Amino acid sequence: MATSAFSRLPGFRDFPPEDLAFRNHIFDAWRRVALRYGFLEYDGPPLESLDLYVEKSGEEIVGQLYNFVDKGDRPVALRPEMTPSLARILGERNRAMSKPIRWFTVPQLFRYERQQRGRLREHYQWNVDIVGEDGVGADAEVLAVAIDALRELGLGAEDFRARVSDRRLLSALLVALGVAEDRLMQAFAVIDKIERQGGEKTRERLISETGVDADAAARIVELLSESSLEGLAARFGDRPEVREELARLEEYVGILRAMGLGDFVEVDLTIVRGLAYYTGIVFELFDRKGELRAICGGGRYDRLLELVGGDPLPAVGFGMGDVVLGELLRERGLVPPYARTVEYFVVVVGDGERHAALSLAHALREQGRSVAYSFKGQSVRKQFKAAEQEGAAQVVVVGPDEWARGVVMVRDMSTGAEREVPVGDLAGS
RNA sequence: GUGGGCGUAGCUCAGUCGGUUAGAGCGCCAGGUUGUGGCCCUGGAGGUCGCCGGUUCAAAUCCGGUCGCUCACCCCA
Repeated sequence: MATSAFSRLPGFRDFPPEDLAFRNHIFDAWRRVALRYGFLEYDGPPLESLDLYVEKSGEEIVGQLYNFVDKGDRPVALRPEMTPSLARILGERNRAMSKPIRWFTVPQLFRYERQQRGRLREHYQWNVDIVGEDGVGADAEVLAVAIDALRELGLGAEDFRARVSDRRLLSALLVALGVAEDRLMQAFAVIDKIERQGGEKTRERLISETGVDADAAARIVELLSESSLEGLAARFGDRPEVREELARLEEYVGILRAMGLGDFVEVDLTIVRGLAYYTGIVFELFDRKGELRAICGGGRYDRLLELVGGDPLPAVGFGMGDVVLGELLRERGLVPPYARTVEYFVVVVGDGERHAALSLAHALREQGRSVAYSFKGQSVRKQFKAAEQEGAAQVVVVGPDEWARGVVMVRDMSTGAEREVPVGDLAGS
């Protein structure tokens, strides 16, 4: 509406009760699934030292941070992601912890960027990580957690899919096709863009940015559409370094199939996940229609803890935001109906029964029941309307005649059935 | 940061070849004579037509700017 001096900041959200209920619906599913897999919940501060992010991503990241200098002259930033904090926390205490460490968290993250669909300046992101385990079983476990969370929220294989790849496999394939070792990062950057830029542009960029010839560039682009591990094995089976990487991804997919999650998983070599810290298997979850941004992304990052000054520990994890996921759930009609409810609404017939009614209401609350009533004397009709508004399951009518006989009238609002109940039965005395 | 689209009640919108006190539905409030809700009926509150400026006798309507929202790009979570 009208722009007031006190309007909400762009990219930030309010959560009135109905919206908060939906958010909690998502959070609850996340927590249930994480706990089901034996993960422990943790948290950290929303404000961190700016260096924590510059260290990992370079100076250019500062332009996208909510950062400032605090009153103690410390450069600080609202956390844009959780993984650096996790690395810091574990760096301080992992030696005393048994491995593997399985932790999850639901932090609110901030990023100073222009907002658009699925992307605000603030969001909540479920982070799930396994630290201290380099086996592919941990990679598979983490993806299974992500898939099961979406299933928990009512989404199925017809709604979303996980696209998986492995940077080590892609590296081996690219080297086999003529990309120099020191140009692999550039090649990743180009391949990461193939979906938006198309094969033609990708070929051109591979030639100009990674130094391969036109023939090799064409073969690389063609290779990227190969989605079957068997196909890759048939083509590169004679190369031991490729076979080794292929075997790991096969085991990974095999584990997920054994869990019954095979329908959700597709190998896709174009998934490389930005440029940051991933070192092995990477994955992203997308809606099947391809209308939305990635719902979730993650993978193995074996060097990160070392990078922020901790012990070298292998790690794998993912982040899943509430914004894109919320959009998908809304589109699929998977928003649970919202309705306010109280168990009892106490109707006071006349002022003479007001104190009696209050004592009864409070006795019910002492028993843990939710109870509401009108704060001022109103007609019974009016009070019933209020009870309706509150979503009361039962209305307790405290009237002079009944109260004199030690009973109250209880009406079941869904059936309309009424019965007299001794006050002692309700008050629990 | 760049470009396109859009800004009328709390919500969804109508109203613009410029012309009297800007409308509807839903929601909200009050009432339908303090012993009964959903339906219904009556009444009411609520809008500087995003904001600023310009053109005009006259602007929600035309023009410019600005802010906000939104989509795409960039980049990424």
